[in-house]
Amino acid sequence: MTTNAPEPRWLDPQEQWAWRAYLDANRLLWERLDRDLDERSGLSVSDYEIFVRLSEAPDRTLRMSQLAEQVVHSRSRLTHAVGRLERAGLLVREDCPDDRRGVLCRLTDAGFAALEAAAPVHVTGVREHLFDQMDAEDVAVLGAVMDRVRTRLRDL
Amino acid sequence: MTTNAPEPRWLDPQEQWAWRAYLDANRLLWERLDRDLDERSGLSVSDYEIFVRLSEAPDRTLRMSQLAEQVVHSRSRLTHAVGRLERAGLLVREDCPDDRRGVLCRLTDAGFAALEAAAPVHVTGVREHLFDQMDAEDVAVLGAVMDRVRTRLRDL
DNA sequence: AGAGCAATATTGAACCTTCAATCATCCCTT
DNA sequence: AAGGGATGATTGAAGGTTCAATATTGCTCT
Repeated sequence: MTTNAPEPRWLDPQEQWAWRAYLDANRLLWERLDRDLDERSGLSVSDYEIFVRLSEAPDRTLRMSQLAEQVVHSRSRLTHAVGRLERAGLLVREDCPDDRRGVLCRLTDAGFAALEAAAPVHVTGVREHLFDQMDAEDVAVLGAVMDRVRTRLRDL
Repeated sequence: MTTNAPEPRWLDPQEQWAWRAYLDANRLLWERLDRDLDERSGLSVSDYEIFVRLSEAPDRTLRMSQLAEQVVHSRSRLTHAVGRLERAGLLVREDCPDDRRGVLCRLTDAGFAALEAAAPVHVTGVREHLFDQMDAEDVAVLGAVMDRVRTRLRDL
């Protein structure tokens, strides 16, 4: 009888190095973007992403479930986040006409203004800290890899 | 007189696509790894990383500040996390002989056993969900980019 | 030596996320 | 049309993270 738990294929040194760089860069980048945006505009990056999706939707309105899907949040998390933003007057919730279970979420003018104020800060940060460190080829590779990972995990 | 706030260089469509893929893949990947590891070994990925660093250190011991640096956590966050793990008996804190301000953190045998149990689960997940989606060239590019981003943000 | 400043680590409160439970509505099947 | 399961959204509690304040010790300069 041999061991029951088969050894996994461990990461080779190159993979380990890449994985740690990825983890570290992630945390540092997110922390930096979040802090900067919050300081200069009072929004978190998570809030910002919610606003972006709403602002792109027809009538600046989306159902909670669609919004949750787009920003990759759990429903519960989105409910809490939207509750806070609604209290701040940046969006409103309305009954969904087609489906009585549904709730529509609409960006208010104040919310749109907040987004417009935040956008330059955020984009400048993303460019400076991430895209300025890459050439076009890097961007293509990163995008392709992440798109593959995302798609696969989504339909798992 | 012209506008005071200069327009930032916005992201072009390729960059925007890459950025969103990156954000989404990040969240999905982290969520998946965290949930799987927690279910099968009771550890979060954050805990796991702490254990990895301690296990690699001489005498399985590091100072809090060094550990915080290595896992890219704030000191406060690490204090709370280590407090929980100490209560669980997976590590212990000791006075630092050289520097009375310092605190040494040492992985216990129970902690090392927990790490050994968790490692195959974690590595399998990372491989399956991330590295199996990349070829060697992708790994090199991702590693190089993230290393650059990390280094730059660290000494900012 | 001692004053003043920097670094180490912790604390508690506020805040956010996660998780399981709940309620209402819709859809499918018979 | 009624039962039963799936879907949409929310709730509250538990747990984790962040932030500002604090205490302690070390370092430097005169």
